[in-house]
Parts: sequence; structure tokens; C-alpha cells
Amino acid sequence: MQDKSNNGNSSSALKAEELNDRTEKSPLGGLGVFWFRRDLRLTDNAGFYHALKGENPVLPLFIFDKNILDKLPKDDARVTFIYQTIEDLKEELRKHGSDLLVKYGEPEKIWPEILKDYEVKEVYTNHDYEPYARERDDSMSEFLTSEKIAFKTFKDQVIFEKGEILKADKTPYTVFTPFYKQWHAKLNDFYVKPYPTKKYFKNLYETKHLSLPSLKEMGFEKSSLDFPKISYKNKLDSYFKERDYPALDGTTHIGLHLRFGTLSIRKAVKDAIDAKSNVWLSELAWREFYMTILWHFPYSAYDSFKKQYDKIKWRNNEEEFKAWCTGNTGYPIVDAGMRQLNETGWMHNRVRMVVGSFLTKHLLVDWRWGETYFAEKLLDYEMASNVGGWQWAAGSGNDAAPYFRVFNPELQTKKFDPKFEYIKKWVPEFGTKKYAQPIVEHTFARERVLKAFKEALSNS
DNA sequence: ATTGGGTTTAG
DNA sequence: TAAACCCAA
Repeated sequence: MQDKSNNGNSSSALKAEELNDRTEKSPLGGLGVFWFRRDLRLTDNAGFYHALKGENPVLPLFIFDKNILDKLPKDDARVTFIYQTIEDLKEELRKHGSDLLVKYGEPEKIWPEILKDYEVKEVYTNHDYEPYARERDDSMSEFLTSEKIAFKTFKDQVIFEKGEILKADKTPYTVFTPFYKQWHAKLNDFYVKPYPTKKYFKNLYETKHLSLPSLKEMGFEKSSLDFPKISYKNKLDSYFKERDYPALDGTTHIGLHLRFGTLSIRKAVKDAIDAKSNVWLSELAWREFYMTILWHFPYSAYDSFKKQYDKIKWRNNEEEFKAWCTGNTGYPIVDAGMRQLNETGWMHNRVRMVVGSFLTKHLLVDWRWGETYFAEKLLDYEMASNVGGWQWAAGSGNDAAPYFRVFNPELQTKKFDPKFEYIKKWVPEFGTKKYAQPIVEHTFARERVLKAFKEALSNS
């Protein structure tokens, strides 16, 4: 993967590069490595800050993880986003006489290689709460410890994590409101203060021009989707009154940046406080609530949080599911949402709830199918929030919508898109003869789902 | 030697 | 925010 493109023309060039790597390694006393994962920024980064303050010069590292990438479609836009961000990081680090070491492969195979090439004394990284990441980091910790290398990890992507917000009996909250009450009470300036990394950039490991595998070499093509910019400041004042109307651009679009760490959560929360944007602040807390839930109940990524809900006899009709995916259900608000998702990699949150309710309740399709589809399509896909949102819609989650609450797409439209502006934008044939007939009649579907849920949940 | 302030740290 | 630290008068 090291510049295989050089292969034909000169083996000596390759050797020179290898040699160069060798001579660069083992400076006095070894290195600290900071491993970037979903925290792709140099400023206000907890683990990076601690690495820079450590005893050893710091070599920054990113691994394009084959365990993850191999499951993604070749045109996955998020890979392009990550790639571009990595290029930016490299450029910035090079300005400071350092560089980003970029590897492609399975971390469990890459790490032994790194230890051969560099004299690594300690490894720093930030916590990651998803099941795969936990497994990866547990075995990494074991491996590094056996190599006598310290593995130091830090909270970075949330204000409060794991066991920091607990009920009096030390068990985690499963209901948002009391969770938020404590989360908010505990919040102060200290917790949103940025980690001042810049002061310590002089402790970066001096190196130059480490290679970067191309997107193509990793089997991906560059996506042409637009990525949202970080520009939410002007939204905060009106967020509370505009955020529910999908025709307006009233939301902040920072999900992608929080997902990959191109925006620090401390910065976002600080801005929410300063702008007195309480509704937005509580949305940011929802993110942490779901991350905490996923940490304490990792099974909920795959099974219903309330286990009885896995007894539901889903219809799981493939054709209907396909109609939902492509935005051809004949329910305009649903179709508009799905088409927005398919075309842009983003869907307004109000509409996410509507399409989620429609799939699980009107069509009686397993929430996991919807969750998987969102996981594939959403640029801002975040496992904790996505699973949380889907289980909320299905009624199977902690603190979920009661199962007998079935969103009425027509009423949702009346309330949130009364002039059909959003619908017309994404479903141009709306109101013409060309538009699909409803895939199922609302009242019929409602009674059908109530019956199915009741059956599954009564005898438990 | 003690005090007061400004700065850095913690996470 | 609260405590530790550092320096100057």
C-alpha cells in the first residue's frame, strides 16, 4: 500500500523510501502515537492534547479500516468525506513539520507493522462507544499491553459519557427527561472549555511526506455529493421555531461533522449555551443520551430494547420495502423524505420520524430494515442515534413512542408542510395523474399494526 | 515570608 | 468552575 504506483519504474526509489522511513525511526527514546478515528480535527481534541503533553514526540496516525470499509458500497460518500478530511489534516500537520501516517488494512494487522517501523512507547486515542469499536479497542489494549506499550484513552466525543450521568442507584437512565435534567445541571464552563492543543504542536514528531494511499487503491470512487459546511451560527436564534418544518432550512446540518469529529462537541455545546438556544442544546443531549444507552445496552443495536418487541410478526414485504426505499409509497410526505435521503444523503429529522413510523407501522417492516437502509444512505449516520430513533419509531425502544401511537402522514403534513412546499420540492409529480396510489390505506394499516403489536405484547 | 494577581490545569 | 501554581512586590 506504500505507493505501489511506483512499482514499475524504479525499485531503487522504493528502497530509498524504505530507507528514509528507517532513518526517521527510533529517535531518542521513542514515540507516542495518536490514533485518529472519529475525531478528525487537530484543535480541541482530548486524546491528541494528552498525547502532545506526554513524554514522547507524537506521531499522528489514521487507519482506513478494511473491517469497516469492505462492507461499504464503492461510491460511499462518507469515505470521500473522510478522505478529504485526512488530506486536510495531513496538510495542516505538514505546516508544523510533521505529518499524518495513513495506513490501509485491518487495524489488528496494521499495528504490528507500525511497531516494526517505529519505536512506539505509548498510544493515545479517544473513546468510541460502538460495539465494533469496543471490541477492536479491547483487543488493541490487550495487544499493546503485551508489547509493553501504554494504551491511553480519553473521553472526547461527548460532554458526559458512560457512567457520568447515572440515577441515584448508579444505574443508567433510560428516560430522556431526567437524564437531561442531570446532564444540564452538571454542565458548566469547564466541560465545554476547548483542549488547547496548538500550544503543544512543537511536540509533534518531526517527519516528512509520509505517503497516502489513493481512494482508488482502496477500491472507492470519489462521490459527487455535497457535504454540509459548518455554518450553524445564524440558525441558532430561530432553531426552536423552525426546526420542525422540513421546507425551511432551520436545522444545523452538523450531524456529519459531529460523527467524524470535524466539529468538536464542546464547541457546539458552548455555542448552544451562548446563543441561549435551549432546544438545540437538548438535541445535542439526545445524542449523548443515545450514546450512553448504546454503551450500557449494546444489544440494543441489534435487538429490540424492550425484548417483547422481538415477538412482533413483521410482514417484511420486500416489494413494499422497496417502494418505501425509493420513495414510491403514494404517501407524499414519506416519498419526499426518502427521495431527499436518496438524492442528498440527508433527511430532515421531522421526516425521519414520519418515514420510520410509516415503515414499521403502516407497512409492518422490521425496524432493523429501516435502520440498515439509513445506515447505508445517511451522511450523518450515527449508530446510537439511528438505532435509538428507529426503536423510538417502532415503539420498541427505551422511552419510545407508545406502540399505539401511529403517525398519521396526512396530519403530519398538515402540521409541518401545510403548503406542500417540501413535498413539491422532492416529489415533482405530486398532484398529477402520474403520482403513485397509496400503497396501503391508512385506517386499515393502523388497525392492522395495532392488532399485530397487541398480539406480540399481550402474552409476555 | 506573605499576599495578591494572573495563569494553567483538570476533563 | 475550583484548585494549583507561579511570580513579583
